[in-house]
Amino acid sequence: MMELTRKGEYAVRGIVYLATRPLDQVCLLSEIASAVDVPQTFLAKIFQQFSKIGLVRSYRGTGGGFVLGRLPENISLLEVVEAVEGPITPNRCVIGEGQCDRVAGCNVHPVWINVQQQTREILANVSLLQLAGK
Amino acid sequence: MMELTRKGEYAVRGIVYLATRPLDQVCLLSEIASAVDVPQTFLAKIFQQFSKIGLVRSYRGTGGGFVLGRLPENISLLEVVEAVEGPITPNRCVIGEGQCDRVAGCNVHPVWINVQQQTREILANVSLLQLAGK
DNA sequence: CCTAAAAAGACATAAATAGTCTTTTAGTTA
DNA sequence: TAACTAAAAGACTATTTATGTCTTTTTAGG
Repeated sequence: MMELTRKGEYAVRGIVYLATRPLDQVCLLSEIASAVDVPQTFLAKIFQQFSKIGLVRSYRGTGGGFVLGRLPENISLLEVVEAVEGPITPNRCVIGEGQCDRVAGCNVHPVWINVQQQTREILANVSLLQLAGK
Repeated sequence: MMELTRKGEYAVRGIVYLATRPLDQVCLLSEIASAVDVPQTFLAKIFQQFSKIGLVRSYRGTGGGFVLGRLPENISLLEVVEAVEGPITPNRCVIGEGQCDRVAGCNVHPVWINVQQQTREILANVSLLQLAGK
């Protein structure tokens, strides 16, 4: 339970690596993939997701590659994780009413809300800058 | 991510229901299953796991069924969840060294440890008594 | 010995995970 | 402009996990 998938793990590794590189320098996917030991084709999918929401910026063709979309101090671990894993929802019924038919008298519900909030807060307070150790 | 499986959901619902019942009274699995709307055969597996670690006590044959293994105030949500979902490990490498070859210079690691501890603490501080609303 | 009820284990199906492969699009350079 | 480079996009596959079901066995009571 509560386990990050490989996809999430790869995502973090990949973008943290990118954050360790010079920010003005376009970085090849192949370089990232081999540096963090992730299948390149798989990492490609992950970076496409990053790109769509602006976490990274991509350039095609010769001299192409990836750079961070924002300064590493302005990208949180929460954003990275949720970008590929979806929202952090410890229990289905946290998503919203209607999913959980027992919301009314459900004493478990607020506990999961609590877990969700604590977790999000922890992840939101960690930036790529910190993770990159710079 | 961080989502409880159906098994975990059913487990909580089932044992919370049991906690709402008179403690000295043996409760049929069929009653629990229909009360919390879970397939009986599936719930059977879950309660077998509970039984093995003493969360519930089972009686076979006529007049058989289940009772809580301890007082509801002494059973935490954490125990219930971990009984069926396994230990709460947000990231594989939290499990132990050797799993994560990047432990040495890994700045992500302590963050997951933090998430794990916070989550466990929250769940550990909720008892079946509270959840049963008694 | 017949019935009740949980235990145990084999089996089945569906969904999610973890990829791969191929083709297309965009940009660079000779 | 042709050739090359690199990401984007989408189809496809394999493996694992989740979510059960079914059958047989064990234990207990009447």
